[in-house]
Amino acid sequence: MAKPRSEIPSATVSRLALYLRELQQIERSGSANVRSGWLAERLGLKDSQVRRDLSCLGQVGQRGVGYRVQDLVSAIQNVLGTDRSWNVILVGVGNLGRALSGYRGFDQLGFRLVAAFDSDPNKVGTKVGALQVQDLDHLERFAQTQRVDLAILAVPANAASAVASRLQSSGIAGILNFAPVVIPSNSAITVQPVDLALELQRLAFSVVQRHGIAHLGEIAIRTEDSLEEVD
Amino acid sequence: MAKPRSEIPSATVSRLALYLRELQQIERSGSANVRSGWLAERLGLKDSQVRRDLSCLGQVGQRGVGYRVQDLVSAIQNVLGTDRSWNVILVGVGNLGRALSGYRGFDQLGFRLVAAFDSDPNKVGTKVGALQVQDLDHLERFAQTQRVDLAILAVPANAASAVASRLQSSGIAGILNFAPVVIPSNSAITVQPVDLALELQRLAFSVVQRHGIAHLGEIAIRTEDSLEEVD
DNA sequence: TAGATTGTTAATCGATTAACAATC
DNA sequence: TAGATTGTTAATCGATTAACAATC
Repeated sequence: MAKPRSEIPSATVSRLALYLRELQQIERSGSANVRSGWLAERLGLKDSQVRRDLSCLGQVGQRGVGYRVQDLVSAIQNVLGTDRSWNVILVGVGNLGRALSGYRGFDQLGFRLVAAFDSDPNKVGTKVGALQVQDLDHLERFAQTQRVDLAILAVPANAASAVASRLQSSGIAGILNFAPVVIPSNSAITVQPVDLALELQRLAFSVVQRHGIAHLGEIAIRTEDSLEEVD
Repeated sequence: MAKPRSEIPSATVSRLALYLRELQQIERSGSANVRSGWLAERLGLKDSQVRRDLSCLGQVGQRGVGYRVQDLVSAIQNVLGTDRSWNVILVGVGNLGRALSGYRGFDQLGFRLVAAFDSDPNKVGTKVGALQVQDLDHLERFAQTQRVDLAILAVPANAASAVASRLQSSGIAGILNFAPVVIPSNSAITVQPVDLALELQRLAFSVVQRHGIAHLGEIAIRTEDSLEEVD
């Protein structure tokens, strides 16, 4: 029953969130049980990996039978912290910020957007979803009067560091950082970086790696020192 | 001179993109050289890791001196495939799609948005940046007449799989998938998933792990089976 | 040459996998 | 009991790190 939460490997944590997503879908489809092999197939993993990951939740399956979907869902939610609700603020109401605020799925995971801030006077006062954008200057005051757990940082790169340190001193526990800038994590504040350009680069790399470059039409061709050595 | 491109570990690939970002900043600031220790400090890594990563580019540094910034930039761009240009289409022009289309930084990495598609008649014909949104039905025709390398998939979850298989048969090499659904990668098509809800969950988890739950104000308290076992 | 920093080795650490005993 | 599937072990694989020889 003692959940060894602090021992869960980070690779497992990421997959637990994927399992959760899949399990909730299964739940809606009416099945009460799953087998590790079935989850594995759906997610492109090995069944032994699924079992190993799920064993981090404790003894949650039944040998010879499988796992009860509901049990898994609540166990994973408990471990990930999504059985609680999190108050989240949005800082930076540009294209990306606006998109994130409307992102379905945050809400059902327990993340509640409680305020949105921007420093642009043209944006202050406008609506983002049900919220009115506040001036960034009001950030600290807001954080004093309301509990704020997390911040989504979606400001331009050049503003990110300054805003991040303000967030830090206002007592927020974590930042989801979309700015292409390294915000240092420390014991007071946890930072989870998301770099969209980097994801596109990763994709481009794996395409080059698999298909070679020649595949890509009239793109600058340098087959002589790139394609041939691939074995 | 032979670049062992296919041997680069995936963890290194991700960091190479980070180095590139940092190096381009350094380049703008006028420095011609960097040391591994300096890059390491900026990115929160160990210097030995930086050197090991960069050694995947070949012999690119000078002992006793450091690395020439320009050399690194072009070597990394070459390896990542961003010294070429990539034709990218956007499928799904919702909030997220619109935000991504305006994302500064894609362009300077060589990713050119050449078309945008949506199945919603209300969106078809509207502008997204300089592009006019096309009907999703025109996808295949477009792919036949123009070279398309990559697709950004930003449609709702329930539409994602169907659109993905159309993309696949239209000969596109890679998909950056923002839909919370698993799209299988195979040798014909590479898929890079980006799950924004998952990133927020990861953040929540590491906050719980570091601070414990009690830190979070009046949130449902279950210290008895969660906080105490943390050593 | 003396000082500095890379490139690389060997050791450590962590994550994945196959296999199978435990048990429903 | 027979069949099935978990939970867990041990082996493998990959990534990180410290240390240092090579060399600018």
